[in-house]
Amino acid sequence: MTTSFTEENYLKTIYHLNTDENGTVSTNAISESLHTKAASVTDMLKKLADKELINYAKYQGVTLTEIGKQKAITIIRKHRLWEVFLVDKLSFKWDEVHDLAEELEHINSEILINRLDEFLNFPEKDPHGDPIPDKNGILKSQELITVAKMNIGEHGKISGVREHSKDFLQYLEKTGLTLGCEIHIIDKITFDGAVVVGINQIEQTISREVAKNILISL
Amino acid sequence: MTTSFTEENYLKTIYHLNTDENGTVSTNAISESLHTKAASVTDMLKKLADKELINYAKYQGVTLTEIGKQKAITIIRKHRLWEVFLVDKLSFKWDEVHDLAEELEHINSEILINRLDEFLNFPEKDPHGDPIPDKNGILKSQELITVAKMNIGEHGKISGVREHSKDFLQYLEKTGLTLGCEIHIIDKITFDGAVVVGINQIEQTISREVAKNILISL
DNA sequence: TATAATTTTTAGGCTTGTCTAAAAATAGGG
DNA sequence: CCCTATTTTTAGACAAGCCTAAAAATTATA
Ligand SMILES: [Mn+2]
Ligand SMILES: [Mn+2]
Ligand SMILES: [Mn+2]
Ligand SMILES: [Mn+2]
Repeated sequence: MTTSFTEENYLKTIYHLNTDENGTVSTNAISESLHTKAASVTDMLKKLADKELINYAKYQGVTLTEIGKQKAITIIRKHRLWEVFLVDKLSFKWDEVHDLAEELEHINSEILINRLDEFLNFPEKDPHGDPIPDKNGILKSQELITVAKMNIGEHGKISGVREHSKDFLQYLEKTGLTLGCEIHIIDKITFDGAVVVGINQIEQTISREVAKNILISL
Repeated sequence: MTTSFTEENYLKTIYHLNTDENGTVSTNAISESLHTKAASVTDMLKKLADKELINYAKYQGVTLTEIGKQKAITIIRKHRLWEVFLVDKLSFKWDEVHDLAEELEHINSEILINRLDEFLNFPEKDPHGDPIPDKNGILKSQELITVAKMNIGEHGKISGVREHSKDFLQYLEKTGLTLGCEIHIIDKITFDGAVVVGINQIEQTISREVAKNILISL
């Protein structure tokens, strides 16, 4: 069965909301995420349930079926591979690729995406540190924690971000908090949750909001 | 003003029909080409006329306005560059790329397409020998004639095709009538229009239908 | 546990792009 | 120049996705 552009965006959104919050996904959460109204979401949920891509019971929230999950993972695979292409081959910056990948992810061809994967040398992570599912839909995710959760004195490597907005990525770029950098916690301000970090021999203070959106591997 | 996926396909079709047949384009020609019904075409023509992308007078056929023409050329540029990418970088065959390019051509980003152009080293032709418009929409087309129009004894180089179907391209591939080959006319059968050609020291007979769809530069 | 607030669904409508059937315009042959 | 065949347009419908307003269900609160 074919899925439309729009249906694919719903599946992907449900997948992300589900793994982030882990449980069933609410109508409102989807509508916020996709910038549509709750009533529109209900309409679509009925359609996706008919196609057996989600498990849906009125008022109870939704989860993806196995098929729906695989579809979502395929879209994510395409999204992330296109991002790698744009950055590695066309020299886009990591903050410039999201919207383009958002369109490219709907190009429908298994051969194309597998060839692209090969052309890019089977990358394991996208430009934001997110893992790329392989052609069988298998996704090996690494245990990462946020800077906000680290303790004074701990060391780690910046390995991902929880927020993909241009604003945020550009801020990280400007302050040198880029993927792969070694970071250590110098101090944590109890008053406002700000964190003083050491990076490239420089001391820097980042807000709690920022600290919550940088992911670290220890 | 933005144009939808569908509107773009109409513009491109009108452009091709117009330059092929040179004059105004009829409702039926468009409907055949796009596999839609004439009534649907009329609806769309009204919309495109409102947007000033075509000149349309009831029952009189249509032509593109300058803006419409530029839009069409941009889509063709994208189509052909993506085809080059698929063949040169992802090792697709020339008969496998058309449908994918048909989707990719609607990805909407000037920067992306200019970066792609650069990445591909500013190719002048696509895998089917068709010229690629430059970033200013300028298209240098070469004078080409069909094999059917050549005379006995004439020589030339295969430089393009007038038919892009998988079937036709695979036939050419199989019989060695590929882009760049030198060809000469050995005989022409008056009965059915078949042409006996010499190619790579081999003598071969091709039907009139095939001869009409191979383009030659003298 | 009753009431209030919030979330979700239903009802009814709109736009885009498609269709079929029927009407209108144009083009061709005698 | 008229009648017929063909082309094109109009009329009316439908599916997909979206919306607003109102109703129903759920959850929170006193
Ligand atoms: Mn998307
Ligand atoms: Mn990413
Ligand atoms: Mn297309
Ligand atoms: Mn081509």
